[in-house]
Amino acid sequence: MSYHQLRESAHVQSDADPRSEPGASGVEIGLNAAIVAVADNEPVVLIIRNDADGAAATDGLPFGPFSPVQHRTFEGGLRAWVLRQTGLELGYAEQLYTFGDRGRSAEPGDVGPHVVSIGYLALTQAKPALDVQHGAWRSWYQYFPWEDWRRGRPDILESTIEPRLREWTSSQRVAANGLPVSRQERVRMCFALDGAAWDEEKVLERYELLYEAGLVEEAVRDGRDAARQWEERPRLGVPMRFDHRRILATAIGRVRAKIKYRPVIFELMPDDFTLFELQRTVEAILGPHLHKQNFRRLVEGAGLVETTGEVKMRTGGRPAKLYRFRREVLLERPAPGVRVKPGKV
Amino acid sequence: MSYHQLRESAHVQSDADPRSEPGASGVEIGLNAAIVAVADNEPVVLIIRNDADGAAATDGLPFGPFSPVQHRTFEGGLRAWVLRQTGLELGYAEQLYTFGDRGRSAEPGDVGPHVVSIGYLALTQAKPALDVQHGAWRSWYQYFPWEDWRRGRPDILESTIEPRLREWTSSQRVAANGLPVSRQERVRMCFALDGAAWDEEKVLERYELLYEAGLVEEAVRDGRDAARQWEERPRLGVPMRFDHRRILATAIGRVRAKIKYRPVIFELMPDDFTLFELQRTVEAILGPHLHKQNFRRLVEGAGLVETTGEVKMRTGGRPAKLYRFRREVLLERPAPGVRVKPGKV
DNA sequence: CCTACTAATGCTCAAAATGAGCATAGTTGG
DNA sequence: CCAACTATGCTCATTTTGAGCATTAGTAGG
Repeated sequence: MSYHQLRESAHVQSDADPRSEPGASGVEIGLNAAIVAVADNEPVVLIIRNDADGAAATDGLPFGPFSPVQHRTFEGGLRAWVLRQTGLELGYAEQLYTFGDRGRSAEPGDVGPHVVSIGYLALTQAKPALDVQHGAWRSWYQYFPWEDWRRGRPDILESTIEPRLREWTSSQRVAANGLPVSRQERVRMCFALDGAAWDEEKVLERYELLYEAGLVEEAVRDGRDAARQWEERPRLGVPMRFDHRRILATAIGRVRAKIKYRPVIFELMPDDFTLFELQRTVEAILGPHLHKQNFRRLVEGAGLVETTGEVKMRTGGRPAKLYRFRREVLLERPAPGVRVKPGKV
Repeated sequence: MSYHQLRESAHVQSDADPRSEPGASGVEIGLNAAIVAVADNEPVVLIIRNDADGAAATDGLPFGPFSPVQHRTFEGGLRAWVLRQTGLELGYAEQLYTFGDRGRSAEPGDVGPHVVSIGYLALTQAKPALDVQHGAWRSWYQYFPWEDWRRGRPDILESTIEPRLREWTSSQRVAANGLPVSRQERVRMCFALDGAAWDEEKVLERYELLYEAGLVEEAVRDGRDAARQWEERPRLGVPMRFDHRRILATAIGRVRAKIKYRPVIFELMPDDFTLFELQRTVEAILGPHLHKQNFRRLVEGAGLVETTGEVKMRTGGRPAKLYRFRREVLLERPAPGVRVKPGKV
C-alpha cells in the first residue's frame, strides 16, 4: 500500500481530499543555503548577485530546486548543487527552518506556483578564491549593521533605529490589553532600550520587528508598508531578494546560539590556530568582546583543544602556542561549546 | 515580476530547469503535529489510531495537507485543521523540522507523489475529554520507554537495548579510521554506556541509532533490515506510522531542551499551581528527579512565578501556596527558563 | 646589545551560583 | 493530642564566574 492510498483510507485525517483543493499539490521546494565563514575576523556569507537583470540587481543567498527524484534527502540535494554552483564541498550543514508564507514572491496576487523554501545553514572555512560566477563572500553585518557590537553599541541604533521605532510604537493605541505583548514591549526587549539587556541571539526577532515597522526595504517592496510616506526612508542594511534576509537572520541567530553548546566554531577555523584567533572568531560571530584570560581558561578547561607543540611567531608580541580541536571531546561531554558571556577587554 | 520569472533569469542558480526534471514539481506538503500535554504527571501526546484498516491499525500523529491557497502560513493551516479534527485550539506551536527523505512511504519503489512533511510541536494543557473520533492522549514513554528515567535507569536498557546494541557494534570492523565516529562511540554517547552521562536531549539520536541497528519495527517495515533474521526480535516501544516516531522523538528532544531556556513549561500548566506540581511537570518532561528545595529556589529566584495568595489544601501535608506564571518575566530577562540539573530527591 | 612595546600566558581573589542537607511549619488521619 | 507527611525556610561547602595583576617572550628601533 502506498502512502497515497494509506492517506485516502485515513479519512479521519482530513475532511477534504487535498487534491481537490486547488493548489494543494504542485508546490515547489526550494533549498536556500546560508553558507557562513569567517575571513579576517569578519563573518561572511556567500552571496549571489543577481545582476543579469541590470538595474534590479539584488543580493541573494544561493538557492536551487529540490528534486525528490534525483536526491534522496534535502541535504544531499543541497550539497550537490552547492558543489556544482560554487565548487564548495560543504562540511557542516543543518536545516534551519521552512519558510512558506505566501507573499514570498513579493508580488501580491501572484498566481504562479507556490514555492516553499527550506533554509539551511552551512559552516565552512573561508576560501578566498571561489569559482562562482556572480558569487562573493560578504560580511553579514552589511545586511544587519545593528548586530555588530564589536566596537560597542552600533551608532545606527541611536541615530536611526531607536527614534524610528519609538515613532512606530507611539502610533499604537496605548491600552492594548488584548495583545500578548505590546509593540513597545517588543521593541524594548529586542533592541535593549531603557536598560534592557541586548540578546545577541534575537537576530530574527529584530529583523521582523523592523520589517513590521516598515523600516527595511523588503517591507516596502512586499507592499506591507504601502500606506506610509516618509520622505527620507532610511535604508537599514543592504536588502536581499525574496525573504533571504529573513533566512540569513535565522542563520545568524542559530549560529550564535549554537556555538555556546556545540563545538561548531571549529568548523570555521583552520586546523591549527592560536587561542586568540579562536577568540576573535567567536567574537566575530557573537559581537561583543570577551575577557581574554577567562576565554582561555574556559576553552582549555572544557578540553576543547590541545596544543600542537608548534608556536606562531610574529604575533606582534610573545609567540602564541598553536592549538587544534580535540574531536574526542564530543565523546566525553554531552554538550561542549564555548559558553561565553560578554566581558571587559 | 514573479518569483518564477526571476528564477529563470537567475541562470546562475541552476544549470537545469527544475520543471524539466521529473518530479521536481508536484510535491505535496503535509503538516504533522506532535501535540503535547501533561496529565497526572504523565507526558502525553495526541495520537490518531488508524483502525479503519482493521488489522493494520497503527498509531500516528495527527496530520493534514497544507493548502497554500487556503492558508497563508503553515501555522495557520495547522491550527485550522487541528481545530477541525480535534476541537483543540492550539496555543503554543513551533516548527520542528521538515522531513523529506524518500522512503517515507515505507514502500520501496513507490512511485506515488513525493510527500514532504513539516513537523510541528504544540504544547497545551491536558484536556481529558477530546471530541476526536479515533484520537487519544497517550504517554509518550509508550513509544520511547528507554527515555523514562523517573524511576531510575529503565530496565529495558540493560535487559534488551544494551546487549542488542553491543552485538550491532561488534559486527562493524574495528579499525574504522575513515569514519568520523564509530558505531561503538555513537552508542556509548547516546546510551550512556561505560559511565558516560545520559543526555536527556538526545532523543532523536537514540531513536535513529535503534533504527539503524534494526531494533525498532519501523526499520524492518521500511526494509532497512531485510537481511537480518533474528528469531525473537524485541519490540522496542510502540511503533508508529510513516516516520511519525521520528517526528515525536524530535518533539521530545525539543521540549526537553526548550524548557531550560524558555518558560514554555507554563503552557502545560493550569493558571494556578503549586511549586511541587510545577516540579512534577518538569520531571515528567525531563525524566530525572530534581532537588525540591533547589528547584523552588531556582524558579522563585528567576522571577518566573508569583504567589496568588491562595493555598491548596489536602496536599497530604502542609498546605501549599498557589503560584501563577509571571508573564512579565519575558520582558525582564533575555532567556528565562527552568535551568535544572538532576539532583537527589 | 639595550630598551620600549606588544601580546601571550600564568595566577589570584572576591562574588555569585550550585548541590546537598537540616530544621521548622502547618494539615490530615487516627 | 500524636504521628505522619509534605511544604517551606535556611545554612554551608564547593564550583563556577568575572575581573584584574603579574610575568614571559617575542619584535622594532636606536
